[in-house]
Amino acid sequence: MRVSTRVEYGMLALVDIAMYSESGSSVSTADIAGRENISQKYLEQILPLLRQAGLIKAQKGLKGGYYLSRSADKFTMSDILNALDNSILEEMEVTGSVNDGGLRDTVNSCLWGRINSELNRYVENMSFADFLSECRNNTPGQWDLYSI
Amino acid sequence: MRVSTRVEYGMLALVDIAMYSESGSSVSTADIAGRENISQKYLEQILPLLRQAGLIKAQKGLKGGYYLSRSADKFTMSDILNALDNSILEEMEVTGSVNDGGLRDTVNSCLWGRINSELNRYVENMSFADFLSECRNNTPGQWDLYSI
DNA sequence: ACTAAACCTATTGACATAGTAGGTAAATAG
DNA sequence: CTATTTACCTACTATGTCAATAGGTTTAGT
Repeated sequence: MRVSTRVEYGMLALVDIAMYSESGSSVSTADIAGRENISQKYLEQILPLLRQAGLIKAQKGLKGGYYLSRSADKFTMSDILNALDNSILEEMEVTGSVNDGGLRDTVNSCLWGRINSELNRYVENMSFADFLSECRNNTPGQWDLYSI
Repeated sequence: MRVSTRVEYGMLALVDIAMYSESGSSVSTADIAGRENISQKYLEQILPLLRQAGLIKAQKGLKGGYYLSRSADKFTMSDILNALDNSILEEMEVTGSVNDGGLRDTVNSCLWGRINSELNRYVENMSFADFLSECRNNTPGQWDLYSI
């Protein structure tokens, strides 16, 4: 399954922010770009998507940066993905003859509709905090310094 | 979730072939294009993908067309999707620093790897026959004429 | 021989992606 | 007050994929 770098980097940056922002502090795009080896300029286009969705907040100026706008158990993976790509979780738009009750509608709802439902159920039921825990469990040792 | 028309039409055409090819007969691209309201020329590019994957066979010349190369319970939805789009079921390719054990690898495997695994499990465990049955169950009445 | 079918290749317009680049606004340190 | 550092905004570009359209070739049946 192909995922755009915009979504990949956005998710990665959010995890980075969660890990490296102590209480009260923030994380700059330069920090993230350096740690995760991403173009800083590109990140500067991606992070506003998460801010506009209300998931992170920004602090301008010296010592500024980004931090989570609320605790990680207060939003879901679905929230994040929707912020980064408004089509990734959307139901397939029906091309051509819409809802004529023909084969096309049947196939689309039975296959793509079903897959889409399962995917949505999965990401809606997983909070960002759940995800961070799972990451931590899968790579023990790496996360020991951080409280998440 | 966005799905290309190539995959959508290919799947639809295969269902059409399964429904409308009686034993021994075949279904032409003109038939499918007319019934499903798809460009015939475009279909002519898509169906060879299914043929090359061994799912259908083609008969050239007058009264020619396509038919299933084996019964619908002998191949899976995964086979079909792979034939139509070799990246749709593939694991995300890691961009940039590969497998460095950093955050990127962890996030990718915990989220995209997981989603990809679930998707693959779903389509590998569903035979084409299973899918046809499900379509039939979801739209009773429409399929009564056909033996599938 | 004629016709109808699959098959093959090239071309095109539209769109999204993955950045790069340059400048603006705001906040802080000195 | 000024300089610096940060987020923010907009424009541009190169690349690739999609979704066809088009035209010609091969094969097989009548």
